[in-house]
Amino acid sequence: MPDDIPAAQRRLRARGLATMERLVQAGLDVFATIGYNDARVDDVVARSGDSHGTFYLYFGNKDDLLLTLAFRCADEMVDLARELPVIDAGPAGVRQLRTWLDRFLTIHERYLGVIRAWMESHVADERLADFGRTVLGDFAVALMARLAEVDREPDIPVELRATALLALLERCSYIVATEGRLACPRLLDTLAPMLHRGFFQPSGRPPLRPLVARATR
Amino acid sequence: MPDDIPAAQRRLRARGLATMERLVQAGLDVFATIGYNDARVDDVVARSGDSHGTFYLYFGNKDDLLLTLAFRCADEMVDLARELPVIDAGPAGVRQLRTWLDRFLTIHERYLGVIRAWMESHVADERLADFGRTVLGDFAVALMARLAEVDREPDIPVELRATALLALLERCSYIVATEGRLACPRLLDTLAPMLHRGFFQPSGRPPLRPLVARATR
Amino acid sequence: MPDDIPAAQRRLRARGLATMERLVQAGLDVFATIGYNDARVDDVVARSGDSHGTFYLYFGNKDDLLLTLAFRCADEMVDLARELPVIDAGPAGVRQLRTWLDRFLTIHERYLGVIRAWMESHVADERLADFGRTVLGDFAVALMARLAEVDREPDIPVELRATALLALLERCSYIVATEGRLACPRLLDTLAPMLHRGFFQPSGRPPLRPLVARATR
Amino acid sequence: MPDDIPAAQRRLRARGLATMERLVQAGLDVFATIGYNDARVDDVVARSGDSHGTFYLYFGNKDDLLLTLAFRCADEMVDLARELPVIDAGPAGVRQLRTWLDRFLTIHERYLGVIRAWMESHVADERLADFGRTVLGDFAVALMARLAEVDREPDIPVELRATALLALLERCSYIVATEGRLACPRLLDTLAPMLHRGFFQPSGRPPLRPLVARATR
DNA sequence: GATGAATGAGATTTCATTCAT
DNA sequence: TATGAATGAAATCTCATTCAT
Repeated sequence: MPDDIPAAQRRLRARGLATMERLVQAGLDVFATIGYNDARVDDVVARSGDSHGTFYLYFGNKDDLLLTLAFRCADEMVDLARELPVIDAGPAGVRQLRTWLDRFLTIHERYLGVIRAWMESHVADERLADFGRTVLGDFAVALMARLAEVDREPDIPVELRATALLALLERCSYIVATEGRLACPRLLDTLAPMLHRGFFQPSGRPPLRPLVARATR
Repeated sequence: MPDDIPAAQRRLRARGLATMERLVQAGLDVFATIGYNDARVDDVVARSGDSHGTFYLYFGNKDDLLLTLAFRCADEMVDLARELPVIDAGPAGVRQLRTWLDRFLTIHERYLGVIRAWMESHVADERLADFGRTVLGDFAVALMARLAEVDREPDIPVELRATALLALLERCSYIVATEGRLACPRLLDTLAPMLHRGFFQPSGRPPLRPLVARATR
Repeated sequence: MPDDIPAAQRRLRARGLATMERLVQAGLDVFATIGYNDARVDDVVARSGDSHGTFYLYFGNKDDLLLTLAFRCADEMVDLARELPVIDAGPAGVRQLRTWLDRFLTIHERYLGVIRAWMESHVADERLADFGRTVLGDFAVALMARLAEVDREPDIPVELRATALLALLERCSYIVATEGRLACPRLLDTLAPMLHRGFFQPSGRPPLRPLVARATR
Repeated sequence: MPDDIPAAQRRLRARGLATMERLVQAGLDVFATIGYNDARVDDVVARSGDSHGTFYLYFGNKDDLLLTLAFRCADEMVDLARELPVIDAGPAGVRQLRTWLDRFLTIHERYLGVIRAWMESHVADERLADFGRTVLGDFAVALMARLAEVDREPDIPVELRATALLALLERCSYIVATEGRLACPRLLDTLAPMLHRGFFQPSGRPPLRPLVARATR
């Protein structure tokens, strides 16, 4: 019976779609609130207002829901990465950066539980692990593309600069998650100019060999 | 004397201390290997070679063990932070930094499971959450003390520079955890000079606004 | 709808109600047979023919089952107390009393395990303790109402007479429990007249053989 | 090795006797406080200040301690029963009765946990059950001996009167246990005269105070 | 005699998953 | 489609009892 396929492979009518969407949103909320590991299928269906059995009509198991959420997250993150514009070196660039960062933090917050779950290296599902790497990789590539356009600190490999930037972004979202949504605008006001200076402005000084420079003194 | 106080409140003799130590080490290993969430008390005692009941003689439950490990970790981390030397601006500084980073990564790796658990923990235990904040805070303070000694990029607040540095350190330890211990020396070779340049060398160019100020002189 | 509310708070359908009833009866049987303390949840489900997990679908734990049973017992006891009729001073009264005593002993026997548990319970559950007091109190009040209608031994306060009667009733049910159900009719035959004489006949008249006395008239 | 005999069969020196006595008292306290079933060997040794292992030097197990306590209780109860004096029909009898009741309640309270444990019919140890019956029987016999001396209500068999008296005594000790020691003197003041009238005064004469009232008529 | 430590059988409890309607 | 009910494997935790010093 084709109805036995639990996931969204089945053709869903309007009602089914709505139910699935409810479950997806509930999963997002619950995972973000109490974490993937502590979340019970019960918590999810309690949140969505559906019955226990219904869950298994749409998802094979808890992992399957996580995977579904992860795919959605990935889509949004990859889109976001691609949409990172060429950052202007002037004040306009700061604004561009701020807007983009805001979107990043928003998405990150929404998918918090999912992202955490896939960062936890001991994910049962190998597909998920692969997949986390892919997303991060794509993201890093997109960042690098932008950073490569700037000749700042050319002696520091662009991968490392991208890694540093990514680390900072993650830490910021961690801060937002910890300190609450309200901290966000304030954070962005500080962060956008700083990142702009640190990563997207060409440095005005001779690139390398400062030691040599001193030696010539 | 009551045997039923689970934690180390009891006065322990040599044998008891040894057993507790065995359990602690086993906990460290198991948490690092399969993660706190997936770890069972059974895994810990299997590793330590003790019986199931013995575990509960020393720890009230898995959380209690985590807390004990976390305190130890905190002690080492705080010590480490305090021992971060004044970093020389020249090549000696790179070596200093490399040595210190190596220790950082070593400790981080040992306590990997613990740190993860407390980063991810959705405040299952409030003591743990408080405590993670404290350790991170102390660490950041120690980093700031060193960074403040350098006038590099003085227009970027020292807290943010410290945060960035911390974010990078964490990401590095994440990389080490993912790629395996072997990646470590190579990573340090790349990382130490980079961090030295990026954080502990005075920049050779006039800082941002002061530039204008000097120009008007 | 949340499945994880253990008690009967959930709306139960016919099937669920039947299961719960099965567990309740099993609990009654098991507690009466082997006692609350020695009873295991396993014994209860074994008796009811349900699976272990099912128990926890309806009751949070053994205490919770006890409480449920206690409430039922209380209902029946309070009803019974209210239905204690005005006891006739003549032979009809002996029959009335006998009938009522029979019911009392029947209920008492059915809820034997529960009553014992709540009499002995060292206030493991405060609700249960409160509640035992309430039931006993209600019962005593009802007894007093009947005893007050008789002027026998008016210098002995009615509360004390009620207490004495209650004490006797309890001891009788203890005897029934110990000696087995078969002892019951014999006991009632002895008890009913005695209690009638001791508690429900006005004093001040020649103690014995009123029938003979009348016959000589 | 004769040391393996756990109970007090061994010859104990002064130190051993003191330890055993400490354990016995601790057992009495703990059983009375939290009940035999809930009491752990740990609770007992914690109370006595001895170590866990020491307990098993003196008692084979928890049941063995209970049995020891039960024997002591029995001794005191049997003595007490024997010492119930011939109760005077006049006011002196009320005082006699009060004194004796006081002792009864005191002993009952001290051995509360023990008595409860042996009343709970589901005692693992059959010796204990037998034994409870014996004590109660002896007690009832002693009561009957006294009651038989009085011709009050001779149509009510003396066994039943003894049973009723016993039931009342037990209930009183239950009340003392529930309401606390302070209720005791007040209870005795009410109880002694009442029991005296109800059980130890020959009937056939007008009740206590009304006698005067009628005489003045 | 005394004690701290160790053990493991057994009880409790949870929860993902399946079933029947 | 939806749902309430049932299941049982697996985990947690307790504690009487034994052991070794």
